[in-house]
Amino acid sequence: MQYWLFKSEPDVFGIEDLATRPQQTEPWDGVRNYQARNYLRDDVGLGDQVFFYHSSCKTVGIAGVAEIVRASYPDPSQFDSASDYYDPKASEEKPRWYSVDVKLVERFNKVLTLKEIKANPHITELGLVKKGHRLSVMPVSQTEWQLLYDLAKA
DNA sequence: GCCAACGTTGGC
DNA sequence: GCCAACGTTGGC
Repeated sequence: MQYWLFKSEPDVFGIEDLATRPQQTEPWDGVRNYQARNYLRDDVGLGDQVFFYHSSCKTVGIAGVAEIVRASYPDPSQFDSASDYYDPKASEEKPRWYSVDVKLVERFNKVLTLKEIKANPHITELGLVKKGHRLSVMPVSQTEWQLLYDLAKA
């Protein structure tokens, strides 16, 4: 089992939206960065735990936890010419982008803010705290997962 | 295959 | 809305 952090803009899709979905489950689509794609396609597995991170909003930080309930499959939005995520270079035979499905596990009472995360001296490997890191899907070590989880619940 | 121009991300 | 830091594109 592995741990991840997924970023989303709550104005587009936030943890509140996940909470109101049927089965509290939603496809994680629209990832259009190759490194993030590789994680989704190759490494994100069924049952993996995910920090749901809110970016580009008033309270930036980790809003809760989700779980992978369906592993890697071709992101349907790449084939949909009406979608913002349409990719004319992708084909059914040769998909370029991948999705997974996530299910809500818990919403934190309070968002663990980026500021708090950065202020913690033990959080050093996480991509978030490294300068210029913009990946929307990133791995989290078990150690840092536990630390962040405890911080969020404190 | 280099690299300048351009586009995007995301915190502030 | 600004802008730094990246990623991608495309001409050569």
